[in-house]
Amino acid sequence: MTHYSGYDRFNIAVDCIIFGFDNEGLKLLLLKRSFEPAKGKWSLMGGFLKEEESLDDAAARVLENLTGLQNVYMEQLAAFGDVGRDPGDRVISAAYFALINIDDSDRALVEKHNAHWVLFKEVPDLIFDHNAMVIRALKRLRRKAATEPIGFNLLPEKFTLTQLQRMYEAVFQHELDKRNFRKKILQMNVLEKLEEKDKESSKRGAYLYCFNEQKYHDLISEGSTFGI
Amino acid sequence: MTHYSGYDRFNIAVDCIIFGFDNEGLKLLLLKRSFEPAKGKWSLMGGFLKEEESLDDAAARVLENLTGLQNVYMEQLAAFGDVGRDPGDRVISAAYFALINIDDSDRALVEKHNAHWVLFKEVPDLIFDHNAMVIRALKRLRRKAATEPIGFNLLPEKFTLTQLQRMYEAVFQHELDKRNFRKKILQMNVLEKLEEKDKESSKRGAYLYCFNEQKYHDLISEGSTFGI
DNA sequence: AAATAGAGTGTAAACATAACACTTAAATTC
DNA sequence: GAATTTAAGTGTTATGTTTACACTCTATTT
Repeated sequence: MTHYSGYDRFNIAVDCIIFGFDNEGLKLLLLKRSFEPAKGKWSLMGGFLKEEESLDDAAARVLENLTGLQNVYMEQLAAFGDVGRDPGDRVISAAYFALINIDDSDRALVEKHNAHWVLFKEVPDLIFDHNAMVIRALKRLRRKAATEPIGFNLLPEKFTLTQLQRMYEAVFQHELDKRNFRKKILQMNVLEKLEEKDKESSKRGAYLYCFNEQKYHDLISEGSTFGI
Repeated sequence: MTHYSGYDRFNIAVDCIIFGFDNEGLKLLLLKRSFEPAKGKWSLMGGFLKEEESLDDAAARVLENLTGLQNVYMEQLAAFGDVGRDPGDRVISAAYFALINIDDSDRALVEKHNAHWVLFKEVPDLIFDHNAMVIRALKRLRRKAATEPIGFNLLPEKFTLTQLQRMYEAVFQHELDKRNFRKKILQMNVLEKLEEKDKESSKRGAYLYCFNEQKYHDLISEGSTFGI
């Protein structure tokens, strides 16, 4: 028994803008739609909300279905509710964006869904209002990555300062000065310098670092803020 | 005929966080709920989405019902979708915030809805997750007001620099330096200084200004940004 | 032993932000 | 009509932040 009988009811979808990063740059996980309408067209991963789950839960479920990953950094972007946005039927979509480390995702599962990592700069025409969602997600990512330590979610647990810098350069789409970048990130004192070195990308080897949640909280509680 | 039969369908609400400003400070337009559940409790103004309207249209309709105002600055905050958020039934709510000039609102209409302007600092316990919406709305307002010229929507067309400063102080909840504030806002060259003076608040009188959209666009196109 | 390739490091100039106090104009009061 | 009141209006200096910039180091490969 409901208190709100007599009002229109709607299908609700969640769509996921899934960001990844590797040497080539910032990428999105997109798929070719396997059902009508718009079968065969490029699309974001999506799914319909179920009665017993929250929007956040639905987004996490949809993301896990595609990538096999749990406990991923996700954030709701906005709800998209234009009348004609989905020609299949009236659907309100809550768009979420996720930041993942590409290497963590389940390759087999991704392939099974006919999904592909596409360089952000090369994102094709997507169905419905998905391109608009993607553009807004990037804006949000840029703003948040500049003021909160969320970019680390795009990297492996351990990373070099050069990798970290490349990640931010890919997100902001402009180059950063190496010395200024290192000064800034190290002065905030949120990174832990490890004994280990990464030998992949240079002969000399570069020290590995990891983000330290505790140090970040200390920074905040002394009244400072994170900022790149 | 739908392509998406078999999926759960939901009631969708829009809830409006309506900001206003006057000499006393930043205020919210809240109402005492006139229907079950939670009848008599403080609440945001809300309404249910209709089949033939977009989310944005629904929010504008709900706001107009309460205030009589059209073409108001409104922005979607987020969709709130926790399972138990509304004990009346499962409802997904898209929260919108609006910035209006209190004096423009239709007093009779506001009273008819049993709505009241409440100082932000004195906002009572609200139903459901409405307090959470309000807190997020203020955060968003603060961030956006600091980087985009949206604060003017809280003021009358013509305003003095002191009024403008008071408005920003109310939004940010901290005092600003008069000389620095004036230097900054005038240097951006987005205000038009009028011949008229306001004689209400001082014996000497203070020049009135208005925000000039064209000047703002010029500022942006020369690569600068708005910022307080 | 020489060459290579990326890692790692400091300073100075330019710019932006923050702190600060008195004079002016008009109305009101005595 | 002189004195008082009230908010409006106005610049400069110190401090902090951001930007620009080039060479040495280390380990591997040739």
